[in-house]
Amino acid sequence: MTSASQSVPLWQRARPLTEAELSSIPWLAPLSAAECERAASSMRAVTAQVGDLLCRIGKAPTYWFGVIDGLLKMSNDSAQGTPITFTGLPPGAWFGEGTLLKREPYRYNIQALRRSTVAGLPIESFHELLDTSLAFNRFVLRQLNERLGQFIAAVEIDRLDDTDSRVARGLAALFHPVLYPGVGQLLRITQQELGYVVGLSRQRVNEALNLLQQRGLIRVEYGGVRVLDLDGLRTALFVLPEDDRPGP
DNA sequence: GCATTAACACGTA
DNA sequence: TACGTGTTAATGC
Repeated sequence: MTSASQSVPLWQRARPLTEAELSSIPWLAPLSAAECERAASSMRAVTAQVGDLLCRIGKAPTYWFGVIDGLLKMSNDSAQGTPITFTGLPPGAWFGEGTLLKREPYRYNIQALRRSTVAGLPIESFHELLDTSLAFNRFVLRQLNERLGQFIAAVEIDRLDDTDSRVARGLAALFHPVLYPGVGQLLRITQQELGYVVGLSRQRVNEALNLLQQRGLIRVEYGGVRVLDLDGLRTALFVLPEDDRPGP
């Protein structure tokens, strides 16, 4: 992984969001006009280059983050022990509310796997919405619930001893329509990046993707993956065919 | 055995 | 040109 080369801290160069960016944010629409206006004007956006850290372990909470475009990873590297990537964060992902709610330091590093546009809602605005907007509370609650389900699934993936199944489910997780509404049928991700997310080499990911394509679950495209059967991808299990078992 | 790294050819943006 | 993909060979646990 390349390292960030940052003369000025990323968020000091933040800019207001464009209209197009604002309209892509899923939790703005249910707010009242006044709430929406206030939130929109307090938000900031940055462009993160490959390797840039959006936030790091131990730093005081500043923003609730949202991926407008690109791909990030949440990990614990630079902490003690072997680096672990917990999840990839594709377009539409909003995260960090746990840290903001508790007003405790960030517990993960968030790093750009590719050039990305990331929005930030300041912690004061986040709490103001939480204190005043029922619609916002509904969004955050649903978000927390869906993510709990996803991390339970992550434990299951980890227990699977079949690599192809792990790739299938790790990929399916990135197509989660509630957590990552910015991802359509086509997820823009390279096989190298997917390798970082699922913890495998690019070559092994390539092999797994081609198997998944053969099974009609996905289509491998240049610089991305198109999902054809999301439910099949979620439940995929690959085992040895019967006639591969040793005879008596 | 299975996955990893390294290396290479080839195609695409 | 720089990047992404598909493949093979050598190496390690």
